Amino acid sequence: MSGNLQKKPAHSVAEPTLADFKVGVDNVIFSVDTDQNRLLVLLVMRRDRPFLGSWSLPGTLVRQGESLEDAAYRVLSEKMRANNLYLEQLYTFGGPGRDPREAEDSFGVRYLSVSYFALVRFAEASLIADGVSGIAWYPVEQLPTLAFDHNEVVQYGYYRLRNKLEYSPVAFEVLPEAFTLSDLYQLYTIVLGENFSDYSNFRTRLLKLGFLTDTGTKASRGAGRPASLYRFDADKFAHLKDKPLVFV
Amino acid sequence: MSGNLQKKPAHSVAEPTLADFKVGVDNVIFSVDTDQNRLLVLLVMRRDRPFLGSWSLPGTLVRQGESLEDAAYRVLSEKMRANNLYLEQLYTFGGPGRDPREAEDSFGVRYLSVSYFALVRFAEASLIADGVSGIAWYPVEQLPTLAFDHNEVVQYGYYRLRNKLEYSPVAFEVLPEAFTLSDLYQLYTIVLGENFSDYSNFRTRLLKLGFLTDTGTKASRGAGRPASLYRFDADKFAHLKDKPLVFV
DNA sequence: GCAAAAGTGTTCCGACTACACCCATGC
DNA sequence: GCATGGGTGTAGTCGGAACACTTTTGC
Repeated sequence: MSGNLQKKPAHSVAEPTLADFKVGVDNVIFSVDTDQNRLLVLLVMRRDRPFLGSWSLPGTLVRQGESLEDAAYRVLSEKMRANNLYLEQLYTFGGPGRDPREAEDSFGVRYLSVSYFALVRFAEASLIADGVSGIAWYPVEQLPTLAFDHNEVVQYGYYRLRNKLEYSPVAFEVLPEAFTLSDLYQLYTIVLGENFSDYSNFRTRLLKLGFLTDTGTKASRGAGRPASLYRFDADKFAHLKDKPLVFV
Repeated sequence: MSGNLQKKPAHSVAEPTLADFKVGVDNVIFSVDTDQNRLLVLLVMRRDRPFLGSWSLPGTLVRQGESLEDAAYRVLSEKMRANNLYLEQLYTFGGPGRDPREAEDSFGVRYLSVSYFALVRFAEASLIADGVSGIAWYPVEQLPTLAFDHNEVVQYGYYRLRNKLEYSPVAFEVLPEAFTLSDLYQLYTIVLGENFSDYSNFRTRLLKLGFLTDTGTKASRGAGRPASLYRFDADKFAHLKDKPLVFV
């Protein structure tokens, strides 16, 4: 940022005018419904103009003294109670004209959106309905038309989610402490599609990596042989940091 | 995190006040000096407060009607003439207090920085010195202390550059139309380090991928057998899009 | 017993590693 | 000739893909 020209007093002439911004944060919140084998995105019904009544990503405008990440967490906590979650910055959308308010409300204020990407555990994420506006999980493959450029944002978030799953241990942030290898496999299958890997090969590969430790206890779920419960061991994973890792 | 001082006429009561932002764009511009085997970052000397006289990333504040990407390209074109270049958004830094101007210049305006990452071809990038402020390429391993949080930004950009090289065909955006496999190998070696791969294996792997076509002409550079010149064929590469690709 | 789910083992094959070696040019 | 850099070939090994098979539970 070189120029520190301000535009109010405008004592210098012919200097291009800087834009003034409001900054919004929009969250793409994913969750995996293991009962129905669906990948879900959280949407809320807008209560304000513009796009009143449209579905949109949960978002907010950044307040004074608030960091971007704080704002992202605030949106999350206003919409749900979640225990296990993963959150990271996604992308910043800032072209002029992406928000209809820029036209109407006079002073040329621009609206910029910093999007965040989150993954929460479905079973532990209880939505907070405020009775006024709608809030709902939608299957990522069947989204309605969303407000602003939010369809685009979701697509990018989806892309990022798949990458994250393949190359980093995000899955364990969203699984319970102890989980079966089938749980893990199911999570991957829902996000990446049916054909990403054979179960038995997936299993062998993951165990060979060495950061899953058998807790000794078993989980019996209806018919079939009980499965061993595993735990993610962050210490044993540490030396794999930054190394090319493929979970596929 | 706690919103405090507000000064504009707050007409609604008990509503937390939104922050007003100026938005800056800062570019991490990399280039590879093949003569000296160094990876370089472009720095400029600041001419304004704050951090007057410090080295910093080339940046600017976003003007009215200008998109973020436009601003990023504008910064580039003000600092250099470049033919082949690659540019993409890096990350958005927006915590309160990251810019000293927030304290001084009165109205609680926040300064947010959207960073962009660029790779340009060294031989074709001629810097534009305006005679007033400094501008220079610095080896990425020997950077001075930079203004703002720019050292952090460079580190993240460096990380991204390495990933991009390994998993995407960025290299070809920055090589001339026709290049030898040694040129390509050297580019990778400088960025990723000496030990990333054996030359002959690198060569075999790249050719097997099938998107490099031999132009038929040779390049003779001093002693030694002349090298074949290759061209990147985007069409033949197309079907590899999104597929896991490793150039390492 | 049988179905269902977990877990093991085996074979095939392609890809990466680490070299050794051959080729074409300048001087 | 010989140094220099470009280019080819190969043997060993590792890991993934596919799939058959065994084990432990519920009913």
